Amino acid sequence: MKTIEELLESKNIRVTAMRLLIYKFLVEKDVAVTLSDIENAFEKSDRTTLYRTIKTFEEKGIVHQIDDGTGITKYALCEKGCNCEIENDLHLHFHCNNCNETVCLTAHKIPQIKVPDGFVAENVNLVVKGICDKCSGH
Amino acid sequence: MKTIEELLESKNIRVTAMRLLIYKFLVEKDVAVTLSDIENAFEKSDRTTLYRTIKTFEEKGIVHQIDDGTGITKYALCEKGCNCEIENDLHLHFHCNNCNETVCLTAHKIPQIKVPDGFVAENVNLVVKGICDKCSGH
DNA sequence: TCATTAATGCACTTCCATTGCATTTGTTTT
DNA sequence: AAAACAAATGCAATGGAAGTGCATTAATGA
Repeated sequence: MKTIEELLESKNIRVTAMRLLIYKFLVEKDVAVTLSDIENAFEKSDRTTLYRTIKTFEEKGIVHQIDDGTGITKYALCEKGCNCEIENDLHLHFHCNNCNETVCLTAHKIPQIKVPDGFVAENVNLVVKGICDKCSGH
Repeated sequence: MKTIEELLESKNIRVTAMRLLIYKFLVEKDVAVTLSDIENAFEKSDRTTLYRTIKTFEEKGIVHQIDDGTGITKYALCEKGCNCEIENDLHLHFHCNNCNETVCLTAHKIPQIKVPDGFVAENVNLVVKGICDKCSGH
């Protein structure tokens, strides 16, 4: 079990207090978060720092960006099965219309999508909307 | 073959000069367009009018909104097969990373997506990114 | 320790979506 | 046809989020 410090270092990310806090925050939340979510979690934080920290995490492949259709970019930690930095990010995301939270359904891979002749698919973004397990009550 | 006037009236949309122009513009473009695209097409237009016209079209079910991940909302005419006002909008969208255009692949229905127990799927948004037929050269 | 490089914080800009309100246009009623 | 009403339009302004420039601070390496 790696410490967070070791994890960051293994990805060539300098360890700073802010980065540790942000990483821990992402671990604790099991849902995708917006920049504002992080901002509100730390009163003393500066939006720019958060923004750039998340971008760094993204570039280094420990966070991926999610466009769930709400118009606000969300972010979530990449999990073991997530290879979004290497190939396409092939898991799907679920957005709850009730609690407004978005989760990664890492275990659910996106089926092969056929596109017409002449089209070359490089990447797929799939968001399912509906009611999540917590809100549906079972 | 209905005239545009008849079409609008059949959907309970008042016919105005601006609305006819916007509708014709959408027909001519075979790709999804942004508000700014429409704005630039008509020098004398006001952004608000376009915005509200598109919203009206959307409510009445002749236009649907597309979130292709570029961060800018796009719109396209609903076609015969498009039942987005009644049920889910089940066709997929293709965004070209080269020419930056987004098209509706109306003929390509989204396969059934399984979600974990407890989750209730109501709607699916699927955007494939890559190179479109025009840009791939065949 | 000093020099270098990266991270942070503040201020600011830009872009798009959206709303309020006054005006104009179109429709309906008498 | 005129008056009354409702909807469409245009202008101005707001709000939210993304992104950038620059000076300052902190961390690393020689």
